[in-house]
Amino acid sequence: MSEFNDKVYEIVRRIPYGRVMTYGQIAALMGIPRAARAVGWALHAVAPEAQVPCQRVVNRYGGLAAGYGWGGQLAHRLELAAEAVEISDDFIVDLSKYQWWPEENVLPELQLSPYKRDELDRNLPVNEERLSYSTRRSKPKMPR
DNA sequence: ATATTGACCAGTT
DNA sequence: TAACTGGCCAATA
Repeated sequence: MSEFNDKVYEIVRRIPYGRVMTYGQIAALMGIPRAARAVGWALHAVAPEAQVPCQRVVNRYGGLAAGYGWGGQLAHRLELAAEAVEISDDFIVDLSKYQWWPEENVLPELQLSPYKRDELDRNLPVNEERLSYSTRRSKPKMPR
């Protein structure tokens, strides 16, 4: 049980019913903008009893996880569809419709000040500008 | 004790 | 457009 994983779970538990966040978005919130992959791994390793709504996390295109639990994309789709989220035939959800961003006032509450910031390179400042960038930017089409 | 591997991502070639 | 690169971190080997 690492501090990193626990923080990921804490954030994911905040995602409301029927909404989604991306791996990269969560990493950015934690102050480690490039740790999206590690976020994915944390969810991969989540214990079933941990009560973490993993189905509410998708990739930057809105795509569902191929390696989701034991059931893969199909399982992911079922769990998300159960929350009335629309999913296309190619396992994509519309981020412009369903992506969620926490209110700013929860950030201090979650103690989301940059994690291990001093160990990171300083060229990648973590600030509101960068965070909003990740939601504002239009995503490219999911590659085949 | 070290090396490799992913539910990823953005920038560069 | 597509392929490659480096970065993250915990779990495997």
